[in-house]
Amino acid sequence: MPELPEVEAVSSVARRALAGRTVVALRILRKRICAPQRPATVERHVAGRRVVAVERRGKSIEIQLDGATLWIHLRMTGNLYPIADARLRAHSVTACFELDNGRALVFDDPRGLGVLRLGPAPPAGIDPLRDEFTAERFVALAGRGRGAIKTWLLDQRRVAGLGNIYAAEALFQAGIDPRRAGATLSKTRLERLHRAIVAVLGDAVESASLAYQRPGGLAEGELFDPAVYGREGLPCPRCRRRVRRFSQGGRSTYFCPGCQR
DNA sequence: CTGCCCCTGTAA
DNA sequence: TTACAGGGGCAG
Repeated sequence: MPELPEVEAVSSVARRALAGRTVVALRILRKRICAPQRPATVERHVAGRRVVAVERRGKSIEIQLDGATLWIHLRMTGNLYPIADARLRAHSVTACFELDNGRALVFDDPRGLGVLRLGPAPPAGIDPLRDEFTAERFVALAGRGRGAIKTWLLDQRRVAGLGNIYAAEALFQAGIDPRRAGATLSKTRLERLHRAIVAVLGDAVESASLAYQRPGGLAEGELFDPAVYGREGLPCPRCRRRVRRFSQGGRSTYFCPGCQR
């Protein structure tokens, strides 16, 4: 489910639930999520500690405690939300933070691909929601890319936060063929892509934060109407040509062959 | 670069 | 039954 906008919203939810709280106990209900660290070790380091801060770093969420730090990655299907009673957690909950106010924050993850580990969140690239994401820096970085721009955008080490949906939407909005290498794109077109990334993510952050404030969180596919993502064979909203799909780096890329060159 | 893996759910 | 899923790490 989550790309940067959703992680930002989930991070806010976790921050509100954890602010000023002490974690009485952490229960890791699926061992793999902290591998290669041992569940008992992680639980012991967290238990009894006061929450100092919750921050998003790229697509990771870092929870700083008084004397320990842990980070969470939601991967495909992870979610964090508070519940009134730890005993009433859903079957798909992989970890549960029991709090000193009697409530709990759960890490719910049906596919179980998500991660929870001790230590600071791994280093991520420039955050496209922050001021540091300037057109100049983006042009300098992307202009060096030799591989396909879509794959390049998904690599979190340079620009951190774009995933499969918003990368496709930003490239559509900028009118750029996802197979092009960054190094072959003009400064003007890379600046256009920079603007598209900021616009696409900015819009999504707003709707994601609204959606996650409601009980039940986000409903599937309600965020926005993609122009190309998931629309193989359907007409492009701009030129009416059929949206095409192909595989890039093991995932689906959607694009309009008319608008994206 | 591609392909496979992690795991479960859902839809065709 | 197969294909696919908004992520990412790894091997070849």
